[in-house]
Amino acid sequence: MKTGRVTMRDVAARANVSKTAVSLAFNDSSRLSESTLQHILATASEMGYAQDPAARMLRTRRTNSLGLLLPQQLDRVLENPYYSQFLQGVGQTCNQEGYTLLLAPPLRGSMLKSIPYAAVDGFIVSGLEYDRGEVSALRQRGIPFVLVDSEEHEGVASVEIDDAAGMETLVRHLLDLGHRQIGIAALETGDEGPWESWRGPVLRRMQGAVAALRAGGIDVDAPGIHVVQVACTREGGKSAFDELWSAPERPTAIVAFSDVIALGVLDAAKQAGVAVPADLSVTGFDDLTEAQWSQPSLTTVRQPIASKGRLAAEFLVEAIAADEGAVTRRQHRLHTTLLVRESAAAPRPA
Amino acid sequence: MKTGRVTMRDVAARANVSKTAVSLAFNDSSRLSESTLQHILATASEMGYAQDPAARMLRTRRTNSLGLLLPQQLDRVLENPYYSQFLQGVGQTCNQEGYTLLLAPPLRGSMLKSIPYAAVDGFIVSGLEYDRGEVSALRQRGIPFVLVDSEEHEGVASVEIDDAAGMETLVRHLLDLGHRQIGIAALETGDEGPWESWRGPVLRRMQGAVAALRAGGIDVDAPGIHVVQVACTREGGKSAFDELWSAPERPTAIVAFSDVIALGVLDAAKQAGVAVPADLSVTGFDDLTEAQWSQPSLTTVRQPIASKGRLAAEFLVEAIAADEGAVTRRQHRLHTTLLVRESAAAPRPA
DNA sequence: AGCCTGTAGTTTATCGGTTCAGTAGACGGT
DNA sequence: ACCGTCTACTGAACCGATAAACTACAGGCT
Repeated sequence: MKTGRVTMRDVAARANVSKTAVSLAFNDSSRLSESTLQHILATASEMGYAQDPAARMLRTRRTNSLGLLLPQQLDRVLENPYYSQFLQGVGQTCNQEGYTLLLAPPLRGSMLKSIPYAAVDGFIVSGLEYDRGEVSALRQRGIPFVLVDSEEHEGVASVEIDDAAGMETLVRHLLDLGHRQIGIAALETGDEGPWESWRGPVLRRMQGAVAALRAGGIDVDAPGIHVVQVACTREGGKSAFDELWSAPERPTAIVAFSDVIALGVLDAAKQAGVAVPADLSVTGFDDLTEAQWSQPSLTTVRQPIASKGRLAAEFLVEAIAADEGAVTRRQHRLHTTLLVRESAAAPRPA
Repeated sequence: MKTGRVTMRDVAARANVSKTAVSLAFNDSSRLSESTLQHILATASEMGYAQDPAARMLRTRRTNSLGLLLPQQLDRVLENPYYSQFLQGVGQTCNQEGYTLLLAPPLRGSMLKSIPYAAVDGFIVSGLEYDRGEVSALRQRGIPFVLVDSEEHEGVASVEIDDAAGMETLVRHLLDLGHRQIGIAALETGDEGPWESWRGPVLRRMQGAVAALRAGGIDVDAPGIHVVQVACTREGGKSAFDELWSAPERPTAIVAFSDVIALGVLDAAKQAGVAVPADLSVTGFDDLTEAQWSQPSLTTVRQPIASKGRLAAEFLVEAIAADEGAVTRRQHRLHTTLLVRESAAAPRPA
């Protein structure tokens, strides 16, 4: 009596039916008579039979799970509330459509390596520019994918938000309040060049800010405007504050490109004894749950994070269904809203 | 020219080598001469070849991913900050060990159905009693698994926390403050019977509370003590408050079995114009990040959620490695700590 | 009787890799 | 010349299921 795992063959032999019959019993029981069905099921459970997902996947070419390709290690990603909300949205679609969700972080430091190893029907790709090698790896694998927070690209499904308009509205709001010395804490791009060479959401947000400034008669290169790039963490916010606050021309407002950064700026300001918004206005972007609980509550731009996740997953499911069929590469850009709270006010008169 | 996907066979044929050579090129390149290796790799990428994960899994019997078996729909789970932290812990181990993470929520309402479909090397099972059908389904599938927040069971790997001791310390603290009228907001168990018939963490927490009360000379059935069961959501907390506050003998303290519930109680109390902690003390359990930001900040029992996740994943990885070998079913119980903050104080003198 | 239809299965051919047991040829030593 | 060893590769068997096409038989209709 070999002790190996029980396969369909074993069950079939024991129940005196064909392998196919056993398969039918588990997948399309209507094609079997009630009596054989029961007999097969009984024998199977008696023998401790369990289907092998890998074998099924190989044959059916479906895995019933969506992959989420992440740019960072799993624990880093999950400590960011942004992803927490994004995942909720993706999760909604997943359970609506009956998919499981595979979180695929970089494998041994490389996202490229994790792509061929993931058993999924399609990928949601978060925050990767179109011309990154990963995207062509996905192409090569011939698997559907949806780009989130990337750049619109002909023939590629994508979901993004109206970064430029959101940031423009926000900066206009600050100008209206009377701010003229503004520090900008942008997200790291890994690009040391001028902001015009940035990509994706960061570029779009910067464009929005620049447009608002211009409309207010201010140039980005004006002495009152300083731009720094920091990591999207609270520590990043802290270092943004340190750098901007120690500049010869202190800003009266700091525009952070994400709430997490803004919260870090808030921490640092409090620690430095700088009163917000009396001495310094601070704004964020995203509207994380934390933004309304902070002291002071954060003036920020709300983006519908969960909807973004839900929509991206929906597009992906569509693409999977349409695979090889008529492909409708859908693209969508979601709207943002300015939320005026406590952290930004008129600057102290000079 | 058939348009189907490119397989190893195709690459092998085109490069004039055997399928095995192609396989070697991708898996154990040291066994090929540099020139053939390059030749194969070049042909492969030229033809747009991509490995098929399902086929590899079938043959190697490894998927390189861990499954997290969840008791609720994905979006519900992810909106609970508890899981967010738990996932972080699991994530740490995952990227340390090079696993991806598959989130497996109930499929069409049934966890049982999602088990045979998930391509994973092992499962982490959150909050399921040992005698649930799901556990035997896991047994049947012959796949390693680790139970979290369940019950210790001979021969089964598990990770839990010291629920009883944590709750006992907390309730003693309330008694020391002078409380004698205490409302208890326990977690739903789906069991309408007396608390002695509850299971797992909820039972253990209740046992801890009862032990503390007894030690203080109070019986659970005493007129001042009321127990209700509510869902682990803010709404659950609200309804707990409503029920307990409308009782003939109003409590001076409400002990919630989770921070989420406690935060809901806080909301409801504020809405009802009840001052915390002046008119009512409220305590939680977990020490979510939110607990220290709430107004007033929450007196609660801290449990190391992320560590729990990390440890569970580590146990699972060990079990996978040991599979078929010498199996060490590891069990661990983590410690809890009482955190005294603002939400619990001495009751107003009668 | 002859034909059609439907039910309840069976047979055979893959799906796309990996593994194991070889083997051909080069090379060194004696 | 002979043997052993190494390197670089090959061929066939398998992993465990599903899909498509086909068969056997019963029953109804003409």
